[in-house]
Amino acid sequence: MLVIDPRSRVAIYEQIKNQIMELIAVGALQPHTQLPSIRALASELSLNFNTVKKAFGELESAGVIYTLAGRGCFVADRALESPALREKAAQQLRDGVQAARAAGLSAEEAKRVVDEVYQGLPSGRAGEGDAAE
Amino acid sequence: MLVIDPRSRVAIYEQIKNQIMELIAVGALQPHTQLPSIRALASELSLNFNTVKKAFGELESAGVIYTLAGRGCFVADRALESPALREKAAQQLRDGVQAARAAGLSAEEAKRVVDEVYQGLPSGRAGEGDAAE
Amino acid sequence: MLVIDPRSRVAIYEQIKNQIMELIAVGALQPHTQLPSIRALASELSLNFNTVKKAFGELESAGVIYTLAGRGCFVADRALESPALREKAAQQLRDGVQAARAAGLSAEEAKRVVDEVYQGLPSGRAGEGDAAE
Amino acid sequence: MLVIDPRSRVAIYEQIKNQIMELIAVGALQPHTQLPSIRALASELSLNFNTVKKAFGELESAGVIYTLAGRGCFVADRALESPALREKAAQQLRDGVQAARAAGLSAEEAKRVVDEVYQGLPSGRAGEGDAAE
DNA sequence: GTGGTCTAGACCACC
DNA sequence: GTGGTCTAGACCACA
Repeated sequence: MLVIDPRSRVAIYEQIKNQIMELIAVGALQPHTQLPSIRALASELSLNFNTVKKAFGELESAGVIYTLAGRGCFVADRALESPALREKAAQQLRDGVQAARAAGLSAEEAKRVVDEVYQGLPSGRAGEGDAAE
Repeated sequence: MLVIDPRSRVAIYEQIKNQIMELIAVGALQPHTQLPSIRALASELSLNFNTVKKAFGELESAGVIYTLAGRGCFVADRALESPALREKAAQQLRDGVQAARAAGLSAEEAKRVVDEVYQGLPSGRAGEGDAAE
Repeated sequence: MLVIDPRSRVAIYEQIKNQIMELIAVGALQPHTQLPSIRALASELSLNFNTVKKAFGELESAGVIYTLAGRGCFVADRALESPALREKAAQQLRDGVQAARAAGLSAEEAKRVVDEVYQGLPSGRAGEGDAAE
Repeated sequence: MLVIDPRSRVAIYEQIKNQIMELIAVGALQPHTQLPSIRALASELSLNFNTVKKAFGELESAGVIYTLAGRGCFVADRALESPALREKAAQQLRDGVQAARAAGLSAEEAKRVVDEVYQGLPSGRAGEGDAAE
């Protein structure tokens, strides 16, 4: 279901958060759909329960998913409408654009990257950043 | 000379690196220009010496600047032409675009952000992200 | 008869307990009145049998209701007079007031909330708390 | 600095959150005051690092505190002004009042409890709830 | 020194 | 079965 890169600079729980939000954004996960159980996902991805739990916990406090005690986690109704959520993502975008600009990339090159990402697979990985420093 | 935001989630030494590279990218710092000394910069920005030292160290190993022992640091000749440098920045851009897409922003909105950043001041801060984890 | 909110952070069996006690407190359920059967209630509320069973079990051991084997459950005589019961509720009240105070609400605001709840419908839900952890 | 009750039904990390918010609410912790380090607090309270970390993490995402990488955690500027924060606390208050009403307490008794709590010590414990069930 | 992440494994409550 | 909490201990990045 998800693809995580343990070597990425992006924390694993962030990768999970991002990819689930992305699946919701592209419509692959509809509101009230039940998500895989934390334990099942942890086992499938060879991760610890707590790592997945942290991702789900943050998704819940962001209002993206909701929990039914003893039953599981489900996609929320208006999962991605939180302005805080969008503003946070926009800020990360700005950070990325700043970095690109600092490295001498032109605005056109940056926009080409935007297109590439948006035309990528819906389940494309959120963070493959490998330090090349 | 530089503006750093201690509350940003972007590490301070990264902010320094980014802003110096940006000044080079826009031509404000020409090749062979001498940079302020680490101590001077640390004092001016109220930062720890080691923080600035780390930023300069990474700029040097990336080939962006060079050091003349006992004389100081200078902008390198073809400072931003390293492919590794550009690829690293491009990766960070991709991460940012992925996050934006995950949060439901459209490609058009993302490109608008690109334009906003590129039209901003050359010394614009690299990250004003308020912790909203 | 009862209204339960599966999304509340208050456990479902607690919601059942609270609402039955509330119906008793306001006189809607008189002593020796027969309660609906566990199976009927579970089916009506689309809940698991065990969930309702747990609520009734705790009400019985708290002395609020009594069971006649093979006949059903009935409201006890002095259903809500147990000091343990009242002390437990008072403690939950204190916890709630503490939380309100911690969040900066004034005593006047807290009392206004008290009035609002007591003027609400007798069958008002016990917890509509949306998970916002 | 804080008093936690490991036997309370209220999670330890919630007790930490509540008490820190309370200290802020009563003015004992002013904006930009540095909080004790996570490790120091954990050691002082004989708790695990992760337990305290979780409390601080949630306080940060609620905007109550902010973190300076490598330096520590500080009280935020407008720490308790978040409407979400207040609404969450109000909801917990409502839950408590509902429970009190369900147990047959009168509105006057409930208000007396409110007064008792607000007149308590500023550092009063947020949750001493011991199941008396 | 600080905070941040991850693993491993335990125990609890709820459905 | 589900999620929720806590402990213990490791490793990393940053200042």
